[in-house]
Amino acid sequence: MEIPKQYEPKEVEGRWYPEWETNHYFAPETQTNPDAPVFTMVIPPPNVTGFLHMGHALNHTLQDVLARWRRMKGDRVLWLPGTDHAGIATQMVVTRQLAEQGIDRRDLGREKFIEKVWEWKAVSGGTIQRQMRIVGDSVDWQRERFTMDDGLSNAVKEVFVRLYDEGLIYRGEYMVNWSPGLQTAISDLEVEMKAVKGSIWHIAYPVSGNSTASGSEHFAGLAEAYAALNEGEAKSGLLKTPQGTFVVVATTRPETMLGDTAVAFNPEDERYAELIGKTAVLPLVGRKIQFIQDAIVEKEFGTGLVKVTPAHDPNDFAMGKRHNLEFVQVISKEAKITDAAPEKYRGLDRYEARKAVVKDLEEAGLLLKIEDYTHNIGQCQRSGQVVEPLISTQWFLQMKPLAEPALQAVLDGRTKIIPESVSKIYCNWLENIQDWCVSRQLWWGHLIPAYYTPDGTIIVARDEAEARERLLSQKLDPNTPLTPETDVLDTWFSSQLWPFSTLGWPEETEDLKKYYPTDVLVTAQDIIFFWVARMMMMGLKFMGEVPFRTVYINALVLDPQGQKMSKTKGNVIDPLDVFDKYGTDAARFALTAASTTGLTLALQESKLESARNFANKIWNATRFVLMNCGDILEDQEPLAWETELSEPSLADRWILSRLQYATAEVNLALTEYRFHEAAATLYQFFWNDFCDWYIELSKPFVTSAEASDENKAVKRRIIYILERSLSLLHPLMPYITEELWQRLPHRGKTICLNEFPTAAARDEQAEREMELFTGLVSKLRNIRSTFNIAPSISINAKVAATEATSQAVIAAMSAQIKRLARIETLEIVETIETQKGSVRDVVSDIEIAVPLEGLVDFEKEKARLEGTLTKLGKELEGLQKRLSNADFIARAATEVVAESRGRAAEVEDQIAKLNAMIAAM
RNA sequence: AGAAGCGUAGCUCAGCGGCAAGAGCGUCUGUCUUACAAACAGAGGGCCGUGGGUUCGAGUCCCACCGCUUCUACCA
Repeated sequence: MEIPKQYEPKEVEGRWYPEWETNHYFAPETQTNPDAPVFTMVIPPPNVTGFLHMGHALNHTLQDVLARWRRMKGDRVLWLPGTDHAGIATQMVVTRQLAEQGIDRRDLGREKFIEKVWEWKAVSGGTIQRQMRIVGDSVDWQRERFTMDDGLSNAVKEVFVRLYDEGLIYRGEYMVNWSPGLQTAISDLEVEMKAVKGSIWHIAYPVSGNSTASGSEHFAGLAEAYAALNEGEAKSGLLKTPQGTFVVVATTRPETMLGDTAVAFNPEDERYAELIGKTAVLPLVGRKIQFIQDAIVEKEFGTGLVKVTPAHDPNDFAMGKRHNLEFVQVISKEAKITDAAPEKYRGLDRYEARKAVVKDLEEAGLLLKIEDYTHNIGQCQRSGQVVEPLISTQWFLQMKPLAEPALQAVLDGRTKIIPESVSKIYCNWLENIQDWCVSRQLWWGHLIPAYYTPDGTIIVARDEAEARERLLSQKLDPNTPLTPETDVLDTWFSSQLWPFSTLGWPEETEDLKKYYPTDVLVTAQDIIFFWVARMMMMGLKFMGEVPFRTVYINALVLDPQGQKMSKTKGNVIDPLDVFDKYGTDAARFALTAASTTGLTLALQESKLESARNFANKIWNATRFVLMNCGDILEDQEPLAWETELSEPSLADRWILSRLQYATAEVNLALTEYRFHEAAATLYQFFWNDFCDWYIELSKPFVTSAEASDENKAVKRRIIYILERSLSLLHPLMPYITEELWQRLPHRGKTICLNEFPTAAARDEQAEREMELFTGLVSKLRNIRSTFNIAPSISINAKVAATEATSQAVIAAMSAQIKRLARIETLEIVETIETQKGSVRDVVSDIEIAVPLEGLVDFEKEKARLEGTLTKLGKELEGLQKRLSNADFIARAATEVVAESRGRAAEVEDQIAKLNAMIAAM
């Protein structure tokens, strides 16, 4: 059998996924035992426009680890895949593509455009699915869903109508975040605040009656007067000059002054009390505006006087409502100045208008000061455009009544969020939740199921027929012409139903009964509010039960420098490049191993390399077995490990015990979502225990041509350990393990459905005894290395142990000690007498002497031993200090005290032996 | 401005109340020892951010401070 020395992932990876998929190994029905526990996960549906990024690679890998593990354990596993129609993102992609063909979306019309989107989806929408197959995601493709599927769209309608009927959905005119680029309202969550360097402009508004101001004259010297006024401690925005009295407001958006309808100050601000009842004249416009008092205004900020633009600022909007102000909309949905502003500004873009306004104010002598100012500006998450707060008629979902149960479910532990710290973020958000603007002025999405009568009455209904019924029940003419709503719903409105809409809700399907609630949701932290919290609310509302028992938040993948990946920084790593370069299994292993308790994960090249090396190690260990155990493999019989051919040796008992340990650790770690511990345990067990020690120890038996019972037994054991190891590794490294497992004698069709190891008791005695052996071999190797003894040179050694156990281990393992430490003659003696010219050392109770006459600088050797002695001395000092503390003896656990005593005795013994050795030199 | 998290070996991180503080990578020294040089064997490297406190005992728990990161809110 020809097996390459190096593992070539590309040779292997392409082979298995089609095999798994065509045989439906990932369908829950594969598990036919009716009593098998059910394990369900729904995939966070990626955007249909999307492609896998590093975060997905991590997210999918962890889910797949869980799915494969549970499936092998015998659970009925459903991991349900699907994609999200991603309203804005998809509409943007298709619009752009059409534009490239010279087609304007608007010319095409709504219906045709939507057709184009579906066409686009059919052709290029499958990228994610293809990539998921590369990663190895063991999802049930037969249950794949899309948020715009008929079934899911029905669920959306159903939910909308029910919420409306309950009074939780309302339509109204409010201030929303408007994206001028996308021409739609967006929710608060879709606005990203970014720090931007700007300015703050101080503008003087003449106070009526105290000046002859009409809005067009020029004032001189105001800036100097203002500067003089604010030189001292007592700052004020009330400027009294021979030309009249002025109030000075400070703003970051001077162009909005065109829509000002008041100037506000804090009711407790005595500086401005005299302004009550007066009005100001709005420069450039000439409108008389009133002074109002409102607690929202901070006395300390700026001048303590705020210009109020109720139609273009959320706070001003609130003040406008409170004080019954006029709402003058001077900025349009296109972010241009409207006809409500003086003629010269009309039609200007908001930033051009800003320049014009600033220039005109300056010319009027009313611009008193400009300061540099860095503040946060809301940007549209999708288009990147600066959001314009606008008053607009939209649909809203009232959140407080829904949020309360979702908050409770986490507080009382019905849903557990891991890591724990994230649940605080979740709770905090729900406690301060605001109503959600769910309508979008887009074409691609779920139409809001509402109709309007000619007089503007709103009828919310699942379809037109139902709308007419509802008209009738409201004693209205059922034949009234109805105009359907044209707004669609926020994408997240449908995704929030995902855990049950994908299972068939509102129909009471078998799947829904069987698989809801799901067990785990593995997701990223950036969609906790967008998605997780809302799913909690909807699951509780419509299913009466939490949508998932556990939410595991996977880390944010950073670049190797610990920086967030972003297109603008140019540090985005394509996971497929990584998978291609290091191999899928290695990349998956590295991601799992890096999934520690932290919320971020910097992807180190070195981690990937070491994972690739690990895959190679697995490959070569199997290669060794395949090359040497041909006679056993030819049988292709099920492994009969249960039938012993000979008494197991210390090494056999030890490796079995280590396997039990690793098995227990992996199962426990995965149960508790400690992915890195599962990976680390497997790495250490396979490499350090199995390869470095067990395979080495097996060589004399395995490579022997003689078909003795003992040799056969070792071969069977090594195959057994290897088979169990591959099974343990499979959830993390599916391809290489399937490939290699298929070459071993096995019982099933695929390792995917092979029985996952369960742990039996450890053999602690074997582990302790083995430690004596490995300790002794390591010491002998250390001596060789310290004195530069070439491997080709054989040396002799004497050992003497005081304990019976050690003596037995040495006797039983002497051949192996000689082989692994390259010892020619190993003399086992009762005591080692003073021997000049020998290098001496001690491990546990075993004394070692290696005669190296003439090869050794004994001054150096003395220093080496004294180094050890110093270390041991320090330890003993600590132990003695502890043991002489009466409080320690009295209060510490008895086993801790006993352990300290035992260790102290051992250290004392070793110190004595080392001292004797040094004395003898 | 609030909230959370993190500061442990050159780098990336484990360890979170008690064995002599670990791993991977990097470094140094040997070695192609019949699976693997993507390997093997050995070695060096740490006032566990700073200062207090709790405890018989503290990287490990509490408080303060310093530094970094993230989230939420936002002041015109």
